[in-house]
Amino acid sequence: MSDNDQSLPNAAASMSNSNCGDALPPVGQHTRQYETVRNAHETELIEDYVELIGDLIRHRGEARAADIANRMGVSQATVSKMIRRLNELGLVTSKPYRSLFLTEEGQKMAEISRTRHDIVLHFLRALGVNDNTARIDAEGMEHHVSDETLTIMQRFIDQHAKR
Amino acid sequence: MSDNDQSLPNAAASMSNSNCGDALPPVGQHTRQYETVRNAHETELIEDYVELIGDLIRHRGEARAADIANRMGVSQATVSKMIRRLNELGLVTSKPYRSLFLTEEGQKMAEISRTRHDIVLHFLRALGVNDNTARIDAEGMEHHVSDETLTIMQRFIDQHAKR
DNA sequence: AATAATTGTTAGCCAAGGCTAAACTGTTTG
DNA sequence: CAAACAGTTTAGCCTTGGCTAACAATTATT
Ligand SMILES: [Mn+2]
Ligand SMILES: [Mn+2]
Ligand SMILES: [Mn+2]
Ligand SMILES: [Mn+2]
Repeated sequence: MSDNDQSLPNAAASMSNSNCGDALPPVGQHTRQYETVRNAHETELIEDYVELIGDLIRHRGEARAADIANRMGVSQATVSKMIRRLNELGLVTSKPYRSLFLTEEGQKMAEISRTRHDIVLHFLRALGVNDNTARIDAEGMEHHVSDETLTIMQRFIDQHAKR
Repeated sequence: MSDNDQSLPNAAASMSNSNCGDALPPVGQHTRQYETVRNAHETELIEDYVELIGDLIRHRGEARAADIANRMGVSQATVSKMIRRLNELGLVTSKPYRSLFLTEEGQKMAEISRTRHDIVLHFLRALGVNDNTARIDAEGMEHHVSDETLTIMQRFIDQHAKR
């Protein structure tokens, strides 16, 4: 079933420069790449919400829907709907018209996310990326960085902190 | 309108360690972070499709829907629908039941995406990340890396290539 | 050439994550 | 204390990106 690997006659050409690229990875590996990204996308937004809620509580004493909407650049209706979802997922508790609290599990996720986010951000800065750009890039990259890479980033930060 | 910055009475606590984190960025900047990520997510999948189609043509001589579905780990129906969209966007041309071709614009996008993907991949490897992990991380990270960061990554690669 | 297998398309379903408009609640203030 | 205002929720709409099942076209086998 379509492990179709016989290169066609017109597969040649393209010897112009050394630009043959990296050759396609084996199908199974390739599929796992895309799958991993799809999985990350399912949890991304949730992580950002939970992380933001944690940050608001930490820095401002409470997390209100309006502040979340404001920070995320999204309508309050969108936030309200999302909060219901976070509730169903057991990540936050909320009474109607009151501010939010993270559950145990929510706090755990918030901390993990924040730690990861910080490592990516500090890594980019250590690399020499401008702070504003680093913040923007980190916001997206954080969800696609494996533990292995994270460890290496941390090491890099440490090595560039001394002097 | 909710530039609400008066810290509440209970905002104190949390002097346990030096763990106060990085202080929230100004609202405008924070909003731009999330917006940038949302925008990236709109084009991500399209870029991956176009890039893959380009790679298939380059390495195998043609891009068939079945191969795309196979590589992406997704149903043929999903691919078929996506191809219609790519068509409407003017990125590919296709006759029913035949293999795909990239338009001028599609080729341009494919090349940009591939270049970016390669830089991120090579950067991760240069950093010391295991090849398999690097491939997985790169597949997601590539869509969230600014030109500025990309340039710095390229410099890093070059510096670590010589010896 | 007829049949079988593979490949591609279509229809219809679903969840996520946006939006606006309208209703409702809570708080501030005249 | 009654309005007015600010914050929250709900209802209903839309697009994206998955899926399965049924059907259609092409290609391969006998
Ligand atoms: Mn984050
Ligand atoms: Mn993020
Ligand atoms: Mn890619
Ligand atoms: Mn990708």
